[in-house]
Amino acid sequence: MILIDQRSRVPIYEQIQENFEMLVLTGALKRDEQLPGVRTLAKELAINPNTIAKAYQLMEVAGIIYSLPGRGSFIALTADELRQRHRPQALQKFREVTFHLKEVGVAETEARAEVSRIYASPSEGRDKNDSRSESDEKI
Amino acid sequence: MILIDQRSRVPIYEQIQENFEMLVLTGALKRDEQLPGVRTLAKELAINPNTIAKAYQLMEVAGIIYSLPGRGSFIALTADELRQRHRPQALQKFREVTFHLKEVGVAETEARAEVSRIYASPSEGRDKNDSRSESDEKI
Amino acid sequence: MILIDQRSRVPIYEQIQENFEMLVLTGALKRDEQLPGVRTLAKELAINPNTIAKAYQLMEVAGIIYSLPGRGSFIALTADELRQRHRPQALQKFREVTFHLKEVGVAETEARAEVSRIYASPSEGRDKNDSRSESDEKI
Amino acid sequence: MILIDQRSRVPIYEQIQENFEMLVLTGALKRDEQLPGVRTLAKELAINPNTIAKAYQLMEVAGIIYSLPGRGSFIALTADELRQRHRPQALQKFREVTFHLKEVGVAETEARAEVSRIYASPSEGRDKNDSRSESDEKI
DNA sequence: GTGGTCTAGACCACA
DNA sequence: GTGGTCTAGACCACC
Repeated sequence: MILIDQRSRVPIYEQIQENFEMLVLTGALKRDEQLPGVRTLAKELAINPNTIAKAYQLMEVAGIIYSLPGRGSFIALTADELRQRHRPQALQKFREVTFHLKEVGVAETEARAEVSRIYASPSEGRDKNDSRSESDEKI
Repeated sequence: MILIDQRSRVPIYEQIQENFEMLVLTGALKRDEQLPGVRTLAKELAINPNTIAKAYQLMEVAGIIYSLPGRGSFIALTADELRQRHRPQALQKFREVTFHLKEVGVAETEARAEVSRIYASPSEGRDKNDSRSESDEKI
Repeated sequence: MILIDQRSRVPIYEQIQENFEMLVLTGALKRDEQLPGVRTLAKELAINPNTIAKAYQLMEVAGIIYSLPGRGSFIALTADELRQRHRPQALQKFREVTFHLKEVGVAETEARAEVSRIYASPSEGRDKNDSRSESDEKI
Repeated sequence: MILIDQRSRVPIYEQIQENFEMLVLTGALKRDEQLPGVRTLAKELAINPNTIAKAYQLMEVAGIIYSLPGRGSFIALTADELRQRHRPQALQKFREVTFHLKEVGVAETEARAEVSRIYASPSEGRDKNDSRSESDEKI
């Protein structure tokens, strides 16, 4: 269910958060559903329990989950709420990247074509966390 | 000329590289033009010369500048060449971010509107290095 | 294990890289095996940790190792992959040097005799499972 | 007559020496022939006279030229003498590179074929001083 | 514990 | 003057 790229440069605890967020966004996890325990998940992913704990803690302060001591951790919000929350940052990032696209000489028509193509395609596929792409690009 | 955000998460030497890339893209620096010396720039930015040197070496292996010990450092390519080089990565990044936008529930019309807005605005060197924005990912 | 010539003109961090490449070529280090920590090796070689770190970073951008902050550094490729990668440059260098040999008046028979002599001598620590050596696949 | 690659990593004064050695080896300059004056050559190559002077000084201590104060600098040896002098180092280098070739998995037959090919081709062409070949090879 | 970054100050070769 | 290398010591994020 949860995929961690050990070789990725993004911290494992962030990858875990992203994974759970994705599970919520895709409807695989709903509000008040329980997450696996820290030790369980740590064993399953062969990852240091401290790292899992840090991820859970991070998600809790981010308001994505809530923890009931002695009971476990649970999803704190619905897919829609999560979407609402991500929108401003997603838009901001989109603006930056679009600006860079322009800067780099990509025509507006080409940019719009890309947008159309992506919105037309079926929502599927996890990608990102591109560990060690030879060309260490930025933005 | 060059702006560094000491508090940013992105290393100073990468910020320096981004700054010089921007100067090339905007035409402020042309091929074979000389960069300020390591010590000069270090003093100007109030940054340790070692860090500047690291940035220069980084840019050299990236093929953006070439350094002649005893002579100085010089731009290695034209704005167009730099654009060509950045395009694939910029497009890839754009696709990822657009995908995320869709995922987060932003309508295609809204996305296209953003694109139009950005392409309509006058091209001027805006800087980034968004210190602590939630989306930390770079490569 | 690792030998550094402090008085050599070639930088220490390159010597370290050469040493590790040799260890991979001879089969002493295999893919995904862990390298000594920066501080450990620094103490062992009586060299500043910064220099070791620089060597490791160099090897990482060269694709020879990968580093996971907080976990350690690991060999990124097999002996065969490293051989494949070195072949073109080794051949190019060989051509240059042979050309110079001719230029300097060494007879072809003498050159061929040297080749025979070197290929006849024991190669020292070749590993087994190196399968087909002439393959032209992958990097 | 003399070609300097300003972008090369090998010092200019060494390039100058190599150039003059080549001129001797090819017979373009004979023993006791005069070299251009420091200032003349400096102007011709658009290079700092100090650098030319350093090159001449280097060649003098190497016994390749001799200087008569107030008269100029002159070739000190014949092509054959120069060849004799270069042979040991050329052979040594050849051995190293051949060893590396073997190490990297190139078959002996292939090495011999390269030797034959180079000895068969007409002696021509200056190469080397491979300024900024992306792959900064060693050995 | 690990690697990544930065500072401070030094020495070298090259032009 | 330039860039290249190294040392010493520090702080950080990550596991």
